[in-house]
Amino acid sequence: MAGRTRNTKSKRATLADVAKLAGVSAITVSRVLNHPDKVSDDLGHRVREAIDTLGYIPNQSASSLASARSQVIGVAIPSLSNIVFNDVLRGIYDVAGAGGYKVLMVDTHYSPIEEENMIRTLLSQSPEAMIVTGGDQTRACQRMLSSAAIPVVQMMEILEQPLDMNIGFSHFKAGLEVGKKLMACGYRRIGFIGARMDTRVQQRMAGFKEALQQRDLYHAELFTTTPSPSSIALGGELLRGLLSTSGGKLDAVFCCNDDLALGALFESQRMNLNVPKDIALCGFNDFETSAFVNPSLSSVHVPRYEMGVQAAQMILNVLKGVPNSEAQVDIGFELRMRHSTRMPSV
Amino acid sequence: MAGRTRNTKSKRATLADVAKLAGVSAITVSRVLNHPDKVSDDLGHRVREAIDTLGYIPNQSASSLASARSQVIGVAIPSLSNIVFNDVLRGIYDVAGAGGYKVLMVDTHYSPIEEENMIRTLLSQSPEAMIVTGGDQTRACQRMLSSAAIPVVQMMEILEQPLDMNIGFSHFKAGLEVGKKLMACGYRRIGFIGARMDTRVQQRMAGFKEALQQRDLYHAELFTTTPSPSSIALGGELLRGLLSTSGGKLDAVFCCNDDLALGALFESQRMNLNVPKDIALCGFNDFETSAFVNPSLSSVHVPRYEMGVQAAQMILNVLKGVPNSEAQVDIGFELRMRHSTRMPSV
DNA sequence: TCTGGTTATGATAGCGCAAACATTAGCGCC
DNA sequence: GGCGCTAATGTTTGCGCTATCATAACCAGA
Repeated sequence: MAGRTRNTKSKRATLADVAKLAGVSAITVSRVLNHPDKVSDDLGHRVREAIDTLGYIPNQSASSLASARSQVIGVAIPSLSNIVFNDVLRGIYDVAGAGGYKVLMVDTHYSPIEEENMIRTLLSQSPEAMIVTGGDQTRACQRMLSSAAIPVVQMMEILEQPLDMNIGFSHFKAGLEVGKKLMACGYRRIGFIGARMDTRVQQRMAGFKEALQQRDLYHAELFTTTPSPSSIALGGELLRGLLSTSGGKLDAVFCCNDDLALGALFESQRMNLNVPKDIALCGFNDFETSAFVNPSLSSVHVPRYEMGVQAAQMILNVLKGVPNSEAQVDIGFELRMRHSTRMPSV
Repeated sequence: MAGRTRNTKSKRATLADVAKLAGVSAITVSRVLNHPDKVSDDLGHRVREAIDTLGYIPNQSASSLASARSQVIGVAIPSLSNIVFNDVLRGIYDVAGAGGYKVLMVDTHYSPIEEENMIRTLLSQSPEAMIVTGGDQTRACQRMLSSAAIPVVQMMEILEQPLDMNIGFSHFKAGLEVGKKLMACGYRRIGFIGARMDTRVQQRMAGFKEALQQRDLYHAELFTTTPSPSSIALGGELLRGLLSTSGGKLDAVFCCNDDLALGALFESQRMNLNVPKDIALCGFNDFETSAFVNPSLSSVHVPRYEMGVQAAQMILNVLKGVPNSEAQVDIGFELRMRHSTRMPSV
């Protein structure tokens, strides 16, 4: 079969076929599928039998066209490699699926240009709602989303001017809190390593820098960033780089995510540096690994699955006509200090 | 906007609207979009301007209905939480996207019943091809897939009787090799911990057991399994359980995946057991973490991204009319022995 | 018996697009 | 100068379904 060049169209059964076999009109078959309560048990039975016999599967394109409802929710995320979005997606799929919606997901590869194209593609499927990541869409993209006149949720971060609905948390505040906490732990030569440097990472860094500056502990030479995508390997490299340029005078490092942090942790171990005595590490996102690795990794916990669930829930509410109490939801975050940092000296 | 109950349909622009504005017929607009080479530059320009002015986005439902081509590839995976499928998906998305296809993905939650329902849903979107996981679809599901008369790839494992095309590797052989290797390293009291126990994990275990039996080293009491989903936490628990029931007489453990293996590794460390001296560990899937953790984790490397890429490529080939040389591809695996096991005593 | 309502079913039209089949203009060529 | 060709554009039709309106059957109440 693999050598076959094109599928031989054996003419999928249609509503009309089912109707003929059951001896009813097409619309009755449609009703059996979409409004079963409006059909008598007798006919309903006959129709369902005919459906089984023919192996009838409705043509959703025709249905969408005729009813102007696609049962599709479009989702745009910046990356499929980043586990963070996996959890969010899972929440969206669980809720959307349970609500009878399909999810059409696209990966924008962190590029607003690509995002614009992919969202155009998504919109051509006439989704009934859209969930997109962050707020740095191109102007054209925002215009498309607005004129689509469907509910839109921007997720992952709190935005000043959401297009419509918004769920997330403040990455700036999170960075700020990490900074304050590390200083409270008594660290003074505090560094930062960041990768990818998308808007959310930039905000984390900005908040962190702000905290250090407030107590005059910001040292530009201790901040390293790269546009490369994050990985465990990269975390090790960046830490090594930072250690060498800072002349070893470094007592704590905030890593912009747990990939980098774990990489830094493993690299520290290979360099025989004791974490947290020689160097303290704090990550972001709180992967499952972070809680179990030795020493366990301090990190910022974010309710990702829950965020996906709520984003989808907000959408479903609007689609069902139930108003949401809030158009913007701050889902918060939680600093989880573990053994890769010492206890605050309070 | 969030309080709004339903979207006010501001009537999306249609082909006809664009045509009227550009002063051409509808089919010309259609051609500008789908066969630009068949339209004069002059008209092409005018039409594209009209499209921009109106912010026209084609209605894919109408297009699918009229052309009998949906540009959709359906994908069914058993779990979104399992990182393994993330990589495969990424490969599929990258290739399908580049080929101009959308991917409609569903999560079957490891349930053939749910899989059947979700595949029915997928088929109602008239996908031009399907990629599904493994071979344990229900009979009804297999019938649906066959009568859809579209290319189908079953992935993740090598099947005896594929529905159509197939890409994967032999989990049995992989388990067998792990068993042989551990014995070659000199281990004699060898255990197994497994979770979820889907068909692929069962095959890994069967192969592993086979290897041990061949040299009379299989001890049923050293094999622990649970239907619970894998996690790092669970890996620790299962190891603990195995150690207590085996009375500590255990020198190596094959974990059915790297989640469990990392959990077992971290738990060993917390119990002050030296890996690999007190206990050797081997995982499966080879996550990035496994190569960097200390001690680094022996594991079975599987080209997941590549598998997704090739699955999608096989599909695209058929859709383009290019025959695939093989309907079944064994993409193989590779044992990567690291420091969580000692070197073979050769 | 008739009225007015409800319930169950059917007939018709049209959603937006592209396939298939015209039509027209323009060209080279003998 | 007419033939046959190609390239560029248009007309018609129908994909499979559901919204809408019509119809038919039935029943309660006066």
